[in-house]
Amino acid sequence: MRLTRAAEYAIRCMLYLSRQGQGVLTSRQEIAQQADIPTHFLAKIAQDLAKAGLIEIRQGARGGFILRKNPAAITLLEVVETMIGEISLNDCIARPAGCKVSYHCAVHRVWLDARDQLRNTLRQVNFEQLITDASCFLPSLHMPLEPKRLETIVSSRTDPQ
Amino acid sequence: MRLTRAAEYAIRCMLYLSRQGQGVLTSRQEIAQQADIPTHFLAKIAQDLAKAGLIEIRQGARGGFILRKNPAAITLLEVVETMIGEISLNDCIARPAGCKVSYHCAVHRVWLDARDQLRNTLRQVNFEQLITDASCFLPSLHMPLEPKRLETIVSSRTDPQ
DNA sequence: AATATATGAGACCTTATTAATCCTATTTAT
DNA sequence: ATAAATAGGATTAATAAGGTCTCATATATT
Repeated sequence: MRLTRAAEYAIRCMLYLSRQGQGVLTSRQEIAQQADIPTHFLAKIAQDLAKAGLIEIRQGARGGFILRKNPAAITLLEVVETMIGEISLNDCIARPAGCKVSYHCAVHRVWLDARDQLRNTLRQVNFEQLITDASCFLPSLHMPLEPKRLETIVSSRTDPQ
Repeated sequence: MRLTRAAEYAIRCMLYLSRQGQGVLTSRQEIAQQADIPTHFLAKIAQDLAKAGLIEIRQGARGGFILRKNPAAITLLEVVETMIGEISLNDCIARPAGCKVSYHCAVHRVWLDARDQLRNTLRQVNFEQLITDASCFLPSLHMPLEPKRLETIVSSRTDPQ
């Protein structure tokens, strides 16, 4: 798996829309500017997000994007996989046909497990949690926030290291 | 992070050498053939493995590669990161300088945690465990599971190629 | 010492993917 | 009707991956 720039932008876009709130219309220009995303690139990304049902796109004058779901109902995994497809850590998992021995390979199993673990982690994070303390925008641009700790967000998981 | 082909080949190579056993010399040709790795590509990969102290390379006639550590002491993480560098799931983590807001970004924290989790998972797997039941070679190609002794290898090297 | 064999190291090429941009069409508020 | 905004596909640019080639170097064998 590789988090592409498109995926990073998508996350930023969804974060911004989540801040605005479900159902609020925001112009592409504003999002692009505030979240530091190339405008044209954002247009393409938005199409994927719209296909996935995450946002609605309004054309025409006073057009823009609208968050269609409650931020709490949108997981990080959902947004990521909308952009890059189902996560898999290696080709052997993504295209088992290309691997002659995947069926009875111990390494294969490890990658499968690791992938599941990663997907579960990302699935446990939703955008309501993220906007509570996320500031993936320039400090000068984003609105004031209480500096809450993320530990509350990920506390259900075992702390690594 | 992206598991490149070079990393997959490196794992196969290390698996093969682990089967042979620590200290056993095996020719590059044999490994390449048995583990289905382009010979020249394997040469390049081996250099990285050697730099990391995982194998020793013998040049000259009857040259080849030798496993320098006990398979039980070699983790999957070690081999993977030798090939692709320290694992990180997105650029924001790998090159924080490029991300203007990484310090106080909740998403950033999630990626950090996910990365640590993944690295820990891969760190818990060693090559002794893997060879116990791994068969990442073609069933028809790979040899019996008992590791060869050095004498056996040297004396049976009369066959051409 | 000479020769054959095997790998070292890095340059080089080819292809694939990513990232971004451009242009024309379409939609919608006023 | 007009202006404002996005749609959607084509195109380009940059980067990285995967693999190959060549010459240099090391070593066993005779």
